[in-house]
Amino acid sequence: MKTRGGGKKEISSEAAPSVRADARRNADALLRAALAVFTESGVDAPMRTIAAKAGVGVGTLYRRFPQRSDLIKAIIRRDLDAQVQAASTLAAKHGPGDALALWMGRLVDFVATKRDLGPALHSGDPAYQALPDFVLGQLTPVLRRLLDAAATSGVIRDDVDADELLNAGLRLATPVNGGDAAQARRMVALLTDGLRRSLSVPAVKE
Amino acid sequence: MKTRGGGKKEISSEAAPSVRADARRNADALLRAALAVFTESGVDAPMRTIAAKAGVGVGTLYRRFPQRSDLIKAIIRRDLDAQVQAASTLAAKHGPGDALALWMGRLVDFVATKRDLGPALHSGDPAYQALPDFVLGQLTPVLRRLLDAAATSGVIRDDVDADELLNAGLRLATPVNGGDAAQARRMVALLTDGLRRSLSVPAVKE
DNA sequence: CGAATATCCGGAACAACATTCCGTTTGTCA
DNA sequence: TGACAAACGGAATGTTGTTCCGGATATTCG
Repeated sequence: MKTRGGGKKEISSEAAPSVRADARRNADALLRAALAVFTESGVDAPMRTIAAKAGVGVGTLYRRFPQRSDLIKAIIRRDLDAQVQAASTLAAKHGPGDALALWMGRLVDFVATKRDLGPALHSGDPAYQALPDFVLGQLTPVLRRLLDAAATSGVIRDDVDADELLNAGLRLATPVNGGDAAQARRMVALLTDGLRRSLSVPAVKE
Repeated sequence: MKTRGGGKKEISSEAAPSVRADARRNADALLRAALAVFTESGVDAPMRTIAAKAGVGVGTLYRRFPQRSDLIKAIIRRDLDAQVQAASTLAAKHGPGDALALWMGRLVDFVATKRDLGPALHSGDPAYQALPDFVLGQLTPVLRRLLDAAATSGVIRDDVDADELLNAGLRLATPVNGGDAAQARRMVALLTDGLRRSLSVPAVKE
């Protein structure tokens, strides 16, 4: 990272065309505060608290991040990018089947690590509406490629949709109350196992 | 159902030792109103709205159902019981493997049918804290029996925990925004497929 | 360097809810 | 019917989301 000033490291990496210095400074402070507050008190923490911790008025907070989800989006951007990148890396180092399985397993690290990210993704709460669109929009194409490759090579069944699998994976990757990531990992692995070309789905009618 | 009075059908089936008549009447009205409001506006609907629809003051609502989750618990009790009963029925009519698969599939009908039940179960919101405990408490033992039977008979792997599987199933059973129950069904089936005694988990390290 | 001005800031103000509390009303029982 | 416990209702209080605008301040330009 090559930033001009020497002080604390910034969170928002992007350069700015013509933003006032204080504005940028405040945006960074807000992101830092939000991360801290979210981690300690969950993503539903009061906006006032975040603004206060950043030493800023709520007006400033709302101007920069009109929706709570904008704050979350900014915070997870890095990790989301990493998850996207991982697809290429894994595809290069492993066979199609393993690459897919490993990428799915990695979802746990992406979701389970950030407190409340999982619940927020699936809450249906309008305040977080933009989150699923954002995350799924980034990850679906990537997963689709892995999935197609694996299906084409014949190691997994070919009747599974990328959207659906991603949704399922993200749900399972969300740790239970108590934060047991290991359990989440096992469940995602179980799901992935179901992908491997099997005999057939038990077609029994109730 | 054998209730004394003839009027509208009651929701709370239980008999009462010595509750004032108006109290019971109000409790029923509240449950009916809550069901209607939840269905139309989601489980986050204002308490005032429910009280109003029941023709009752908020005080009465809070006295009878101190927590929002108490209202939900009362509403889903019937369906939860049905899900519990289904275990015995299925176990009697099908082999261990199919009984398990079918019961898991039935979770979708239990969860996906009641608007917002799924999200509420996994939200982590303290207001719903009691819900997971209640639902899991009822269903876990039942699933454990099905799971043990299937594992013993050798049709599925034996290293899966009932708690974990139930959690996973409930998550997948929750329909995506748009209420596609069919998709939920497919994902649960996929998970169930992963249970069938397979070659082995892909033990590749990243 | 010293205005001029486009930006940005702060926090009071308003609105929507959850939840509590207590004076009043109403069943129930003798 | 009268007395009393049980239940009711809704005003009152506290919390949080969100908006709005007078005031502060970087930046730019002469």
